[in-house]
Amino acid sequence: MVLKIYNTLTRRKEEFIPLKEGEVGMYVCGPTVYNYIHIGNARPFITFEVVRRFLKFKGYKVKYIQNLTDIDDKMINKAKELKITVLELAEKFIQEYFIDADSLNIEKADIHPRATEHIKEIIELIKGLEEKGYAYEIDGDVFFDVSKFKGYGKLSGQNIEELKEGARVEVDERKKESIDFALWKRMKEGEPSWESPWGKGRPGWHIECSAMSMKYLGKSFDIHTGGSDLIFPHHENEIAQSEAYTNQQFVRYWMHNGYLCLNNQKMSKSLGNIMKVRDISQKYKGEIIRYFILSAHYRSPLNFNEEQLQQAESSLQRLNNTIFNVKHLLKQGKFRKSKDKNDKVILEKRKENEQKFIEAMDDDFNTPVALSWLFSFAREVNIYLNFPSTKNKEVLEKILKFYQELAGEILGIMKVFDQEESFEQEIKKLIEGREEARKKRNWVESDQIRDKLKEKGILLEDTPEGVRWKKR
RNA sequence: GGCGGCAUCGCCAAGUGGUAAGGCAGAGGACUGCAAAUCCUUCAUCCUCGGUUCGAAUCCGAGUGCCGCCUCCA
Repeated sequence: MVLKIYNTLTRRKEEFIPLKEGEVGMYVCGPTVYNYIHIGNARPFITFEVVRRFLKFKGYKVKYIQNLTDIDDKMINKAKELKITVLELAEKFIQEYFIDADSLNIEKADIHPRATEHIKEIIELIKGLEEKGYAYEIDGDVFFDVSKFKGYGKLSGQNIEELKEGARVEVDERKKESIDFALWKRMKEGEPSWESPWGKGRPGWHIECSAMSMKYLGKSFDIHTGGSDLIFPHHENEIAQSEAYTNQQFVRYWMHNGYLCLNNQKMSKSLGNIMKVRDISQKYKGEIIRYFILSAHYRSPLNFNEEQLQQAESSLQRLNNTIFNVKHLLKQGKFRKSKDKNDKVILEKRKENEQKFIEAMDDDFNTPVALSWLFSFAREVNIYLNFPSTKNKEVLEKILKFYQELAGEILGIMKVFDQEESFEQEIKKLIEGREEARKKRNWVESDQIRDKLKEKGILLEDTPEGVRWKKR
C-alpha cells in the first residue's frame, strides 16, 4: 500500500517517495520558548509526531528535527518584562515545554536545535545570499531581495504585486520593496547580539529554520511541517532563502495542520483565547488529549471545548474496557491449548481491521477513520469474550498486541501494558469479604463493601470468571 | 482588495459521482441478586436555490453563514 500525503506546495495528495529509499528527513517548526504552550500549539506537535510514528511503523528510518526558537522579539520583550536574561527565559521554558510534551506522550525529536546555538551557520547562509546578490545590507540590517527570487509565492499562492498592495504593516522605508524581509537585525541597546560581518546583531526569524534544517537534513529533504499560519510568510521565506542559496529544491512535501479554535476563533496568544496544556493536563490524561486532537483530520479546523474532552474520555474508555477485560482473562490463567472456530474468526478480524487501519493512515493520515477501525475491532473482541468458553492464550495476547501497536505505538492514545494495578492488600481483603457476604446472599453488606471501594476509586465487576476490579 | 478553508444526526466526525463509517449522548431489550462491563435493536439524506448526470452530500453556478492568511502567531 502506498502512503499519500497532501502537499501544500502542489495542493494535491501525492504518493510519498522519499529522497533516499527507506529513509525520511523531517523538520517540524517547534515552539518559541517564551511561555507555556497552549493546546493550539500542541496540535501540530501531536499530529506530526504521529506522522513520524507511522512512518517508523512502515519501516522508514526517520530523522526527526524540531527546533526551539530561543531568540526573537517575543523572547526579548518577555525577558524584559520578567527582568531576566533571554537565556534564562529560554532555559526555563524549554524545560517547561518538555514537561508538557511529556504529559502528551510526545516523544523527543532526534535533535532539538536552538537558534542561538547556530549563529555561525546562520551567518554563513546570509553571507552566501549576499554574495549571490539575493541580499542587501543597510546600516547593519540585512534584507532578502524578494524581487531576485523567481517563484516567490509558490507555496502560499500569492503573487508579488498583490502582496505589495496588501501590505498593511508599517514598512521600513529603507527596504527596496515592502515585502523584502529581514535576514539579520542590527543590535539594539540592551538586546542580545552576536558579532557578524555586518556588525553586532541577531538573526531574523525565518533564517534559523533554513540554517538548521539544512544543517541536519541536507540541502534538500523530505518533509517540513507546521501550522497553517506559518505558510505565509514563514515557510514562503524559508523556501526563498534556501533555494536561492542552494539552487535546488528545499523541501519535497510541505504539511500544514488546521487551526485549533476556541469558540470558533483561532486560538492564539495575541487574541488571548488560549488554554494551556499545563492546565488541561491536570484534569485529562495525555491519551485523552491526543484522542481529542486525532479525532478530526489534521487539516480540518478543530474546535476546543471541554465537552469534547469528556466525549473523548468516554470513547477511550470503551477501548480501554475491552483490553482490560482481555487482560482479566489472561490473569485468570485458564487457557485452552487448541484453537476453535471463534479463535480463528477473531484472528481473521484482527487482520482485517489492522489492514483497514493502515489504509486509513496511508490516506494522508486519516486518523478519524483509523480510529473507527479500533472501535470496530473492539466490538468483535467483546463478542468473542462474551462467548462462554475457555480462551486460547495466544489469541488473547494477539488482541492486546493489536491495540499495543496501533493505538499505543502509532497513535499514542493507549497504554496497553503499562497499567500495572498494584494489588493493595487492603483492597484485596475487602473484595474477599464481599465474596463471603455474597455467598451468604447478604446483599446489603456486599453492596456496602462495593460502595466503600467505589469511594476509593475502585470499581467492581462480577463476571462468570470471578470478580474484576479496576481503578477510577 | 488578493489568496484559502469550512457548513453532514442533540454533540464530535468520516465520506469528494452510485444511493449516508465510527464515537459520545438518548430510547427499548438481553445478561446480573442489584450493578458494572458487554451484546442486540433503534436513532440523519447531508446550509439554501438553480444546473450537469440514468444517478450528487459528493461536480458546476449563484446565494447565505462562519473562519483563516496577507502583520508576531502552531
